[in-house]
Amino acid sequence: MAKKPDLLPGTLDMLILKTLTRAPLHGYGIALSIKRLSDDVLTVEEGSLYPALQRLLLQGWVKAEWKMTETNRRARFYTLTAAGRKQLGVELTQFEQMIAAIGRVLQDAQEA
Amino acid sequence: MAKKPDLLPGTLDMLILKTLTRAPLHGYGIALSIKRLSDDVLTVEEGSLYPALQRLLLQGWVKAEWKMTETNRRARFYTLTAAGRKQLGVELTQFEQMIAAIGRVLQDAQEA
DNA sequence: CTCTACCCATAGATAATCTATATATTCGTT
DNA sequence: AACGAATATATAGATTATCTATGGGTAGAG
Repeated sequence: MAKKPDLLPGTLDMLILKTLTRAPLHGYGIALSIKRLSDDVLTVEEGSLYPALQRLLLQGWVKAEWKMTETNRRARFYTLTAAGRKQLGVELTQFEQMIAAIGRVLQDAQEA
Repeated sequence: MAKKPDLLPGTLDMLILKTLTRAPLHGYGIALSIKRLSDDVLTVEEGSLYPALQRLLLQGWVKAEWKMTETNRRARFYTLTAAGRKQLGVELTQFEQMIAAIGRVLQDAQEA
């Protein structure tokens, strides 16, 4: 009984960076956004989310700032940096390349 | 400097199972097949391949048999079992669902 | 005044992959 | 005969990403 994972390992950083191209957002909001846009297929657990955001901060791909939300709560808003935007491009390219490659393997294996 | 991975984590079992739908094959041959069909984008390292095959054996998704190759070398040939074929279906479905979900996130984040 | 939704964060476990190493055989070339 | 390249299997150990579980705290609704 294979338990299905909440996401495809290796794609979380890309999803976060991409989400931040819309607008600066706090962690909780990022998780909600990904969940909703994916129709509940992708769930970003808190234990994956916050370490990921730390990684992105350390790499300089996002920067953070404490602010108040519309609902009057304190939250840490993350903004994409120039380096982050560049990194997103790299990750998108690699991802698409991999998906295409996997597609070729899955297709060709059917024929023959 | 993000080093690009050799594969998308979580997809190796699926790729192996799918490769075996063509014909029984030995480990080395499976790795070569995936590498070639993917135009060298996907590389299955030995340290990933053999543990993966052990997993698949333990789960009963493949069975193994020692034989001689066309080039007169002893090798362990793996064959897909009925359970393995079923499992492949599950993994393909989940994978496609995830890819579609990721696609929705990547698309919607552009708009707005 | 209690419950739910909102919000952050970390420690520890689990799992998958990679790096490095070891062994062995066949075949072609020197 | 010696050597190297390609073929073939396998494991130990490190690394990394994710999940589970836990802890803290605030705002607003009922």
